[in-house]
Amino acid sequence: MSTNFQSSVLRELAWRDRIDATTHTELDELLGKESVVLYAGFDPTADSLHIGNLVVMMGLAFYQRHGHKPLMIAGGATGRIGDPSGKATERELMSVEKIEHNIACHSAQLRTILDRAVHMHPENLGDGAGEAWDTPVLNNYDWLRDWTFLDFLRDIGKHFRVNTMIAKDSVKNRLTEREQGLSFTEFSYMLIQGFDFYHLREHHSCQLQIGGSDQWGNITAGTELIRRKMGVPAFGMTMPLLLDSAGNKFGKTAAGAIWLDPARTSPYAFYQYWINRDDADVEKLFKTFTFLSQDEITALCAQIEDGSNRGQVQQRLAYEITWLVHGKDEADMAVRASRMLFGERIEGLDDKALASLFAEVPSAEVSRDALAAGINILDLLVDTGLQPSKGAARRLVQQGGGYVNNERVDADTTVTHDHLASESMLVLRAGKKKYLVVKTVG
RNA sequence: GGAGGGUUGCCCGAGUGGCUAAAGGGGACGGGCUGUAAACCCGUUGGCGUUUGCCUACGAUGGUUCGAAUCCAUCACCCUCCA
Repeated sequence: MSTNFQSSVLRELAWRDRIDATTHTELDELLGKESVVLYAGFDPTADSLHIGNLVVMMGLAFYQRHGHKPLMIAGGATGRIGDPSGKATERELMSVEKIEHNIACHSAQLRTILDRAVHMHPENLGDGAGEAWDTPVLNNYDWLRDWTFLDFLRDIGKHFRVNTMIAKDSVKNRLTEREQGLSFTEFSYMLIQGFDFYHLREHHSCQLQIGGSDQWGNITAGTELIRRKMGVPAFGMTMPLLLDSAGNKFGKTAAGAIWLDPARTSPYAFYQYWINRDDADVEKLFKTFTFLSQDEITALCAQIEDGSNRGQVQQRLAYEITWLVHGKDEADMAVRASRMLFGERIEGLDDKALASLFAEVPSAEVSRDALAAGINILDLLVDTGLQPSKGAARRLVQQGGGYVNNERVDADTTVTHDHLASESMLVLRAGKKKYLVVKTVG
């Protein structure tokens, strides 16, 4: 694949390593001379998108920052079937209500994030940017629901060759796995997705579909259908799926996926996820998820190389992405909470500030009277559930892992009202990262 | 149906009568170094009290013994070989 693209968007995506494959070389020419409508689809499998989806959203964002016009499809119809691509087993079918709910949630997320994306780092916007474009989110159920099975077979199905379909990786892999097989429903998935593209080509002048590299088969199904039925070109581009340096999929932790919905993954947890990325992955993440320029990214990564960064690079990464997904205010809050949660002495706060900074942290209650009388630190650690037994609590404190308001304490410490960090709360910490907010009540 | 081997703490695994709350390794946890990274170093790792102490624990139950993870019996489960 040539990297000497004439269109500014492909040049940018190329240096960011965001291009896995494109269907036709004429795409570059087209993107270079006009503003192109493009789309990507999102599966409504959950009521929130996660950072795996963010990879594709970034693709749309880069296009828009170069003056192209993204559409998004929330797969109300396709979600009912389930994409077999990259899936080892057949997906469970979801109820209509659940899908509708998920689409509504996705739609809001997609629009806010894409809107932020075009306003961040205006100095790095590409050619032709600036024209207002309020990204529509469409539901493919709207144009698929009225088809009858017979009409669909006659008008759409006849353009698909089974030989070709079987040859696609997403299908082939499942067919060779005799254990799993592939239902006809799933097999038909690419017809539906192909038809979506055709519909968008016809009604929205959409000429390009982008997606993860596992979407290649589905995307080409669409470009071929358009060619056959309309006799006009249509293009596809896939983006490499993100793997970390250990070869795992990005965005999964022991605790589960990293979601874009703050109710599922709080902005603080989201921010922390990025802070904790391995050095080896940082460059790739900057290229994929931020709008910083090539020079800025090179300079930041050079700091990791020469060790002069003092830990600032991951913080910058985390800040940029949190800003994009949750907004600047939430990103600033995450930075402040992180300072408090990583060592800075906790004092002089009011209840409200403390509660919001430690929103992530579990809490326990202690009676006002008991605190007035004084509670031994070991008992407090056990009573609040931060330590499982008194022996463990003693061990912890003796080893220097017990903290009140981020001040190390010894085993003789009696906790009283003097330890309150705000009107009614104080913060216990066990080891480096385990925090607990103690609230006084009664 | 016959012969033999096994079952130990979160996991693996040593231990064949007292010095065994049980070697060693992994994991986990705490500390140090550092950048909230990786690597590395030190420490901790049944419960309760902590200065010596008490309780509970080596598949289950019962027994021998001053004393058992270690010996005996029965039961349960696992493995190997022969039919």
